[in-house]
Amino acid sequence: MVLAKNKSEVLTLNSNIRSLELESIDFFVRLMGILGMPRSVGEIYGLLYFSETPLSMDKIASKLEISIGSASQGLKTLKSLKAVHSTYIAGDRRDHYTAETEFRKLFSSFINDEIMPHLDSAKDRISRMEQSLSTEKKLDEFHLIRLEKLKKLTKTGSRLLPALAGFLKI
Amino acid sequence: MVLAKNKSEVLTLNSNIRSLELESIDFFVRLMGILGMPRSVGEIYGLLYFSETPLSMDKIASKLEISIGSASQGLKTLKSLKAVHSTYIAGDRRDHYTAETEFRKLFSSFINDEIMPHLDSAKDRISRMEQSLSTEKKLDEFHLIRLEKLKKLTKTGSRLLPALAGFLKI
DNA sequence: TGCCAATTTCATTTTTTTCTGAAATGAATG
DNA sequence: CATTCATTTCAGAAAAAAATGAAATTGGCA
Repeated sequence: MVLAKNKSEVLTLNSNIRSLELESIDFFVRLMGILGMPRSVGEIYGLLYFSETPLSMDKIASKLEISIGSASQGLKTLKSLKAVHSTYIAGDRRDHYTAETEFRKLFSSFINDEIMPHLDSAKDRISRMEQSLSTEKKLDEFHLIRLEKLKKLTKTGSRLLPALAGFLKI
Repeated sequence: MVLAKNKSEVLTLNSNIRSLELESIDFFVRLMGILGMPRSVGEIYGLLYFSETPLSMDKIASKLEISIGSASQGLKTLKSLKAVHSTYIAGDRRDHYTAETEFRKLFSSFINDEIMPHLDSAKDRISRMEQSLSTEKKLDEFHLIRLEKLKKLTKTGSRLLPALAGFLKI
């Protein structure tokens, strides 16, 4: 059986999502939502988080009733964040996925992949502001102070965030 | 003059957004974007950040070429985050706005308004998971450990984030 | 109090994001 | 090396989020 073909099979598959899984999915959909991740990403992670056995992509898709396209995209995102790992299962061609449960790791790669690039480009933008400030002859205290604050903000961010990830014990 | 009525006036207004303002707007649109705020919110804050004089809502809307509806909504959001203050200007009925530039304050109210409510509801969700776990008789080590990790995650979050806001010197 | 400018609200439109489904690609097996 | 199953990709559909614009509301002032 690859995909459910009739109603009773669908029901069987759906009934595999029990209240614990539902709460877990809800939990991670919201958490990922805060971090700007699409619903499907939270759903997949939430499902895997309480799964004792690794799950194949098509099982994930059918349990969550999402398309395999979504499942593929969602897993791609989760892989890039190192939030899931694929496991080898003997005698099965398919990849099987488990959730990475060390949140410190997830947090760390989220910061590196999603936040740091923004902070880097913010620094370029600040350089251009300094440029504008000198060419537009607005070198008054007001503008200089505001610009200094921005520099301090980005510097604090790019120092604190990676440090935080190392410091966490979760 | 309330709103620009003809082409030359529009051009005059637009030319008030100079390269420094443009970079500032760009900067804050992206920063706010990371925090899940709509474009207009970042635009308004970015404009006010480098404005020496407080600006009225209609001036903000015309400079940014956004509707007054957007400006009103954006300012409402920024007010709720204490990211802008309204200033009284003698002989002018309109409210005039300035940017709060102590990022520690903004960060603090962002955590309190946008993150903490999620962490609170996460705790309820974890309670329900414990409920499910006992009624579904899945009280095995695997599920108990995962649940403990979630508890630790939310506890760490709800302790660390507010502490962080107090600790920051920006 | 009544007027009018300023602001808010909200139904509708526009834009952006996410999901779907099918075709293309890849990869293991006989 | 051909077949078949698994996965990725991507154009279009659907859903969600944000912006608009006009009507409703507010609040200061004569």
